Amino acid sequence: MKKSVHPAAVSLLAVAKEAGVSRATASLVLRDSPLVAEPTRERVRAAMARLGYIYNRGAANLRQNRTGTIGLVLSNIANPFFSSLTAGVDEANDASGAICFIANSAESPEKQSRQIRRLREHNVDGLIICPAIGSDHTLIDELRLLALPYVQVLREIPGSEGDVVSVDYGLGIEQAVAYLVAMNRRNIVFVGAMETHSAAQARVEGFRRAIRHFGLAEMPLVEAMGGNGYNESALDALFDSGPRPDAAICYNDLIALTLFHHLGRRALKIGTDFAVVGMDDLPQAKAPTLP
Amino acid sequence: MKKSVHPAAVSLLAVAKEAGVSRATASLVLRDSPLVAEPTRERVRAAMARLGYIYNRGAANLRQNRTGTIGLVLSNIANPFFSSLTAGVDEANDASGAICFIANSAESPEKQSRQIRRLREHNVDGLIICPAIGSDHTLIDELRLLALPYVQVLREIPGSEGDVVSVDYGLGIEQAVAYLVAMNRRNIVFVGAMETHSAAQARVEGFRRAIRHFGLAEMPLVEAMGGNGYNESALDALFDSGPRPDAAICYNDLIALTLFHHLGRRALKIGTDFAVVGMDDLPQAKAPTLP
DNA sequence: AAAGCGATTTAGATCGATCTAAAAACGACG
DNA sequence: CGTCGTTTTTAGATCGATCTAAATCGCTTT
Repeated sequence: MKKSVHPAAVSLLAVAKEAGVSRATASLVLRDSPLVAEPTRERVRAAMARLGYIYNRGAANLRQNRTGTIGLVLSNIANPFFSSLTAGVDEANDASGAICFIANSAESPEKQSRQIRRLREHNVDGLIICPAIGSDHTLIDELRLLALPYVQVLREIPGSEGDVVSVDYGLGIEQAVAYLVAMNRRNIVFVGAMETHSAAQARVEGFRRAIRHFGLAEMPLVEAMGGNGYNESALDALFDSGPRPDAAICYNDLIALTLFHHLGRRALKIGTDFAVVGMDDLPQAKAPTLP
Repeated sequence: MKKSVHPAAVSLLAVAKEAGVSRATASLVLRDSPLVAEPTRERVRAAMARLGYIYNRGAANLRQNRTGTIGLVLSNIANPFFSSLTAGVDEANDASGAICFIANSAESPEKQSRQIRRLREHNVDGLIICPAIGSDHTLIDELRLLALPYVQVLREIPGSEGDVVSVDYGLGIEQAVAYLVAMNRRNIVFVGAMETHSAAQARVEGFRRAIRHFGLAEMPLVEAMGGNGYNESALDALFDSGPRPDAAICYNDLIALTLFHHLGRRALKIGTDFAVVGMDDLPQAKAPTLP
């Protein structure tokens, strides 16, 4: 008589016995191989149902040397922009049968490296990564050393050669400037500038290009501060001296939302006194607009 | 001469050979067992470094029958509220060495069930789940059948007995009403009502309790519509007939943001003409408030 | 009846770790 | 020097699937 805490998980061997076939045949049925005869297939299927068999992917993975798992390494899970990204990845996975590990680097290259190693130990088939601010080529070296296939999203380590899925931020900003110019705005200020990663650089560069192209007033950039904020006193200074800004292009929608706050205090009516353009198209950003 | 696509991954056996010990000893070193003599431990460590050994958790998991992985099943990844939740879980995991699979049920019980089975096949140690709208006791039955330990978050299947981590939504709403009453608001309307899941019911019940308790005007609830919206014409009807509402409590912050839109159209000044209370404390919700 | 051939089925090795139970090494001691 | 008690090391089984190479079955063909 054997003691058993758990009801001794049903393995493929148990199924095979129950169906009166070998482990190998049962395995073939699992994988819908055309090699098995129809009656046999049904017998095995019935046995699986009877015993409540649960496929053990872990065991299969060990043998097959792939896992059907992907690591999703994000620089800041809390940013709602990434929520949509994650939802999209999940949808694709649901169709293909893969599944994601999620990991937050929280903009720390050290944590990022720790997470990557952990994912590697779990034998993920590959990585989708938005590199943390401050990541450099050592990230790429590490990925190569670990033999991890990867795709970068949104940001890009310079000279990394691998695949990148991103947004043409520069072009987007240029189009925004063009639109504002068409609305007769001339004194456009950029709010929330950074140079910390490729996606931020691309925006600033696009802005500078557009300003020059349209021959607009060159106003100082208002730098980003902390998570979703910007240097308010710098913006105040712009309002109180020199040519008054009449429009803003914001680094992203969160910055834009914060800017509303500021404009409210100055009693500027958004859309008429002052135009605001954000970036990301968050659903929430629609709320404060006027009809 | 053997052909090898990959450099034939270094296994523990290779490390053991390199260090001149047995597989068992090398394994003990991996797990920092006190059984190994210091010089041996160092020899093995050196061998690991020299060969670039990578721990294969998959193999270990098979033997140990646990994986150090958790399934995080969310009802709607796109809701920014869950971003914070995910970030918190990730932080705890980073400390404990665990890691999360992420899965989105997208408020579909069928997709939810599919995801749960997938997670089970990957041998997750347990589940953190926010049940999709429409989930009932069959969800609990399925989890039990699969022998999956679970914690429910934010929502709760009635009669589920398991652990739940949630928010006292009813109390929160009651406190909001009390606050509004203290600000001399009397005609408070609830915007975005639903009865589809426990967290929604709790809010509505809390609201009703508070209204009765303070003897306030009983105004019809404004129902939720679709993702983050509410029935606008119902709200319009309230404004145009009977006692005029002077405050709103919103189902959540996203509804509140949407409500600003509406109030702007009616040229109501928020905070003076009309008070708005949201729920969730999203950072973005701070943006449109006035100082 | 033996041979041949395609269709099925299977025994046994294998993936890379952990676990158990036992062996080996080492000192101390009588 | 043999015995005993630690301390350290190890051989071999094991987890549950997949893969390879070979065996077996059913029929037809000669």
